[in-house]
Amino acid sequence: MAKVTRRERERQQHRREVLAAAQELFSRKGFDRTSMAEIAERAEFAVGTLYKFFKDKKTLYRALILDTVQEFAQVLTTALKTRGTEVERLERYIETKADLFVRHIPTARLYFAQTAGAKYVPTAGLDRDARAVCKGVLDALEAVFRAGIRKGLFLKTDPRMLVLGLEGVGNAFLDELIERPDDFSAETMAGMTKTIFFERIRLKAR
Amino acid sequence: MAKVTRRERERQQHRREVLAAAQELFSRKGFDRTSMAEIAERAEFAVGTLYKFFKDKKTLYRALILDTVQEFAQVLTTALKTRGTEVERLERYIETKADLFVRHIPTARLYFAQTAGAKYVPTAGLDRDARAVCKGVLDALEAVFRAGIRKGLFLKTDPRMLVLGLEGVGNAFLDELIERPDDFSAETMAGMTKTIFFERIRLKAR
Amino acid sequence: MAKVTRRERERQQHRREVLAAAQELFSRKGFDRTSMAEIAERAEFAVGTLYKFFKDKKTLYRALILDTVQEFAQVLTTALKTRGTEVERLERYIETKADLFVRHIPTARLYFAQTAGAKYVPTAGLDRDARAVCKGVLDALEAVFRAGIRKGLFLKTDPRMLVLGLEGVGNAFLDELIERPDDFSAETMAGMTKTIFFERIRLKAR
Amino acid sequence: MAKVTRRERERQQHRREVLAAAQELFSRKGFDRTSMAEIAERAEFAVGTLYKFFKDKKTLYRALILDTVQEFAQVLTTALKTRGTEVERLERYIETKADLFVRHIPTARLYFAQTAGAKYVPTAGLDRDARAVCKGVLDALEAVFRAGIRKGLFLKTDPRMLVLGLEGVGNAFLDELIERPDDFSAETMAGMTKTIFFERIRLKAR
DNA sequence: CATGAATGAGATTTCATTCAT
DNA sequence: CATGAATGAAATCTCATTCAT
Repeated sequence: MAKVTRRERERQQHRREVLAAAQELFSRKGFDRTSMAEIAERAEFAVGTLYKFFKDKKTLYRALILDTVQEFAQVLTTALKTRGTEVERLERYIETKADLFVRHIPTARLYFAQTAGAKYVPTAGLDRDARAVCKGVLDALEAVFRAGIRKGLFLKTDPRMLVLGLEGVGNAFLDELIERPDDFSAETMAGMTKTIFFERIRLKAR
Repeated sequence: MAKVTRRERERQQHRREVLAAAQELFSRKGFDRTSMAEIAERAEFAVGTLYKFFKDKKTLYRALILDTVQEFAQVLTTALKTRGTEVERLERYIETKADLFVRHIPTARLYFAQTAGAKYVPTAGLDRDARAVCKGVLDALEAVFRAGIRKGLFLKTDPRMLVLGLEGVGNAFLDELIERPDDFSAETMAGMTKTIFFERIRLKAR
Repeated sequence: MAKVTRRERERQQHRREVLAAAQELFSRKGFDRTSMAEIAERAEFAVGTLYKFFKDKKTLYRALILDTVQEFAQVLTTALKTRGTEVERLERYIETKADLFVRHIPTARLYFAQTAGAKYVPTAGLDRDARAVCKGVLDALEAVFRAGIRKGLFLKTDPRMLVLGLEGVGNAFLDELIERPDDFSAETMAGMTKTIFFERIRLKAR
Repeated sequence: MAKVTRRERERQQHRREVLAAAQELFSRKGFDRTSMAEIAERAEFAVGTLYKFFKDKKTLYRALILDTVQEFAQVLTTALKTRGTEVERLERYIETKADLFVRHIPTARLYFAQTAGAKYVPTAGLDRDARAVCKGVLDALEAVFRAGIRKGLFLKTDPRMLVLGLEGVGNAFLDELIERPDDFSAETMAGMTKTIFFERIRLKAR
């Protein structure tokens, strides 16, 4: 049934090799400071070959980002769909994300370039589709919050704000985790996120 | 008494005009996608003139970032030094920062580029000094948390983590504020930050 | 057997074409007054192409000089190794050099730029290796003089001084030969060098 | 009688200061690698001021070369006019030149740039008048040789060739003297020139 | 007159992209 | 298909020269 020829399989394999080379370089040096020649060299292909797979540099970058983001989004959305209370589901999300990031640091950097960093340091609209995928995750998060609020588990607040808050805290810790992977464990950072976000910092409310 | 000649005053004025043009462009398009020619055109000077003020593009960028960051750092550090309990001082910091960002959006973008974005999209270590200034603010924050913990106001946690958490939440809201300045007010965002960070989200721990 | 592909052969041919264009221009106008654009145009390549062969202008210049100097040095050293008395070997050297220069004027100019001119009009130490090669020839000359002195053929003088003297006389005539190639023959100039250097000018010492 | 005002005297003094600064820089780095700004700074004038004295960079360079060459030519021509046989007059010339060069090394470098080096490394026809002055010295030398030949003192050869030969030997030693002023004395080098040029190198002609 | 800020043409270098083999 | 040599537009930076003060 599978009518993928060997040719086609090889081609896809080569495409992945190019993307892997690109990921390493883009995540380390950014879009503008990475040249097609470098990517070609690291992937052990000729420059011309890159253009067989991707029409231009932007397209290659976009494809890479999309791959990265989809892969992460898939895992994160799944985590949010697990059984349990809304609190448990969010905790699962936090843990999964920490684990995912620490295990795929270059990918995580690129993911961040689209979610956190890209807002301030313009990767010049190289994203569009990737943004949509990210938004999917945020929408799923929002839905969980909305449900939690309805059940009286969470503060009655605009759930979009809760999403922003959770992502803010969480990403701050994940960033630290990525930059200094030897100083912290994924568990520690996930724990911190839960503490800050779910528990009160100020000891006495009264 | 004034030992600055008119010549010198004009020179400084022109330097500021160049920095203003650069700020607009760098904050919008980033370092690599902004050309010296563009800056010159916007500042209404010839390219060569930029090089009278700044020895090269990097130096111009660094000077701009340092200016930006110092200005913000000065205001934020002052806010942290006001009278009151540690909670009140942090609230003052949050409010001041929101107000500052919404009133100086391009500057805020550049400030972010140093604190958040620079980690993922490398502007190739064009910063150094600016980083030190930013760290100064974070250290001041840390000191407030440390004092609050000692007085039993805050959770007994690594104060650096509390700094990370507060900045994470706060910047997430500020980013939204900057990107959609018409949808939210500085007060709203400061309020959200306080809610998320200081109050419990989860209504019932039990 | 031929392990060089046609691709590679062509590449080397093109590299040589670039060097030829550069030689003409550098020898006529010097390093600073020759632009990469001019070289490219004369070689009938795009500017970018030059940078595939040579990483920058200095490198191109150095490669050219080294080629030039090695080629000449090889011929001159060979001439010094011929059979015969020291006087005969020096005469062979003088004749060979005159012949070589008159037949390769642009090359000769560049050779001179390294031996004579470079000292006064600094091409900013773009040489190093080339200097070493030149020194090789001078050392060989020195050895011949040293042998001649030992055999009682020459004046008992510091042989380095004899080298300086011979080169001084010889190059003065060769320079004239190069500048006005139609006024003199290589033989005349070689003859003059031998006369001045080997025979007494002043008829009567007493 | 002297109707030169203080103004005019000052002006001339300033002009000389500019030329002195230029000499140091041009002799060390050459025409192209010396900027007007550098000259201005070293002379402690503003760039604009340089243009009051000299219409452009070329003119400044030419004036400097002309000054230099005239100064040297004057001394050398005088040496050639002393009493004595032709041999003695040439010896006087050789000694004077060596002494002059070792005492004014930067000036000597510039003089060479016009006489020796300029032939190979083009200072792009920045000379004209200077060449004429140099030619004056060479003509005077030629006249001495011509007289010597007539009197039977010298070999019956084209006197222009003798000039070339003498200058060739002499300059070779002077160059060495300039480059390594601590290794040799003016007397040594003048002595070597006389030996090589006037005495036979090859001990036995017969 | 002297000043030095401003100019802008021109030089070097990089790099995404094309295309003949 | 893959290759990699060739292209040329664009970016950075320099510097001789001008001119308002």
